[in-house]
Amino acid sequence: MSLQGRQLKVKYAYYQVADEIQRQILDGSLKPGERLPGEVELAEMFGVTRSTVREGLRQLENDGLVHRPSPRRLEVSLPQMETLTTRNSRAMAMMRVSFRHLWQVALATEPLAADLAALLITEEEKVELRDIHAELLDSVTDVDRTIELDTRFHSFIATAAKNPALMLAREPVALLLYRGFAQVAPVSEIALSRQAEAHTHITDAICAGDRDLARTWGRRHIEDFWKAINKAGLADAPAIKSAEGI
Amino acid sequence: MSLQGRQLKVKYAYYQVADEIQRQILDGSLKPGERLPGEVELAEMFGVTRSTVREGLRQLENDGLVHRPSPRRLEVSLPQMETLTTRNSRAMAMMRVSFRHLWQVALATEPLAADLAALLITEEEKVELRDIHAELLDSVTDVDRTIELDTRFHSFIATAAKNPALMLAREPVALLLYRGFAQVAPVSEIALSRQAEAHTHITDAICAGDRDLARTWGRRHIEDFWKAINKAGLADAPAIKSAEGI
DNA sequence: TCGCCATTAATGTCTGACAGTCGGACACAA
DNA sequence: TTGTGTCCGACTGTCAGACATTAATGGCGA
Repeated sequence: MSLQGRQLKVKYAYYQVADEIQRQILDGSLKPGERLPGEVELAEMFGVTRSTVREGLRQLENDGLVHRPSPRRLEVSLPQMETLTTRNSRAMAMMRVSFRHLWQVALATEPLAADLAALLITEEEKVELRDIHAELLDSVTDVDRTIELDTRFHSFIATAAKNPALMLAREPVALLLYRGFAQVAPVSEIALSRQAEAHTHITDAICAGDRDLARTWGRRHIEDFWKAINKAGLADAPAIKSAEGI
Repeated sequence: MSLQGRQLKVKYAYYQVADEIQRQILDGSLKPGERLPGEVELAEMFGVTRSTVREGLRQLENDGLVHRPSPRRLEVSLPQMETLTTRNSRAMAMMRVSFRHLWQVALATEPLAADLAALLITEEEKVELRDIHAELLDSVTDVDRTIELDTRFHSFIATAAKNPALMLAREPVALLLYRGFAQVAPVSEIALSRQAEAHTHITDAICAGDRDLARTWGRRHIEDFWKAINKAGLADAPAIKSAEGI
């Protein structure tokens, strides 16, 4: 009995097409920005129908490996952070991730982001960070706006940290966590003022280039958030009930 | 100049089909495991052709929102961790993420995973963890096997931490980082023994439920890895040259 | 009741077609 | 030179219809 029964995966034609093109993109034969042939030509090249090619292309488009600036142009592209973030957030929402889960991760990533931002932020970014912070202070009346700006504030700090891996890891978590503020805010009025205070400290520390302080306040800020969540009794509640709107 | 030039998004039929089904999944009307009608029926429902439906379904399949156990069954499903991880890793590889980037994130996530694992690991998992560790100790001769097991070791710890958000955040990073061991190992012979030692400590700490110790060794382990990377002069090298094989 | 088999139905793929519109080119006017 | 009007060709998005293969299902026999 020497016959190896390797499970062979049945590969559909459209899948093979996608796979082959993807291979050439990933190994560098096709570079981002490069233009791809039309569907008819691709169909001829692979010896399949246009319908089949289309189904394959859909997958690549969906993966963000190719992209159509206009229906008439098909080019290789780098996956966009936003696309990835959205998908990941959505997946977490469907998995019924709890505030506890999100918080645990945020407690690891957010101080790191603040730390690195303090190290690497540019002068232009300092200005923009202060702008966002100022706008945030003005938005106390509107919860939705506060959430949007809060998310943006932290996201911007992560951008300033200039680490794509960190971005990818934290964005989906942050998106869901800060959104939870809507459920927390009504329960704890002090949350708002404490949050504003923390934001100020974080902003100052980052702009001053004080990594330790930035990290410390980043941590404190997230810890505060946890207290509010706990007070609201939401620790083990799914961060999002239905995943709609992501 | 008061004319508002809002960029209007043209929505193609296949996109609308995908969007509509996705909406129903995300808002909970369609639950994971539920079976969907066939393509013909869907085409009738939406008033489009089967080809159009197919292109839409491809997107949902790709997102992991629907899934075909066999070509004949189409059902709603939860996105699989592995699918998400692969996509994210691939994206990072294409972004030319450096070892420094990966390491910074890992330094935040891996100790956390060890910490939580120490808190939440089950008896069965303890056995499996020890198994993996033992197997890892035996694999010193084969670098590829070592990498595979090392990745699995850390991944398993994250599993034991029972936090999907953490999994999603760390897996893609870990996949690329530990793979880099192949480039590091030849340069630093002591790396192997130190690594084995750290693994032992981590395993023991987790099984003993000592969170602090688990975290400490988790951290030390990653810091060691950094030293090796640095020694090899790879700190700012892209973790993967071409993204092939992901 | 349980297991096997044939029928049915749905998928994967193909052929062919058509309208809309985008890209590019060219000429002309400001 | 720069922008506008016009035209042609090319390619996409969508449609209609068709066929072979194969998996699900129900009926049959044990």
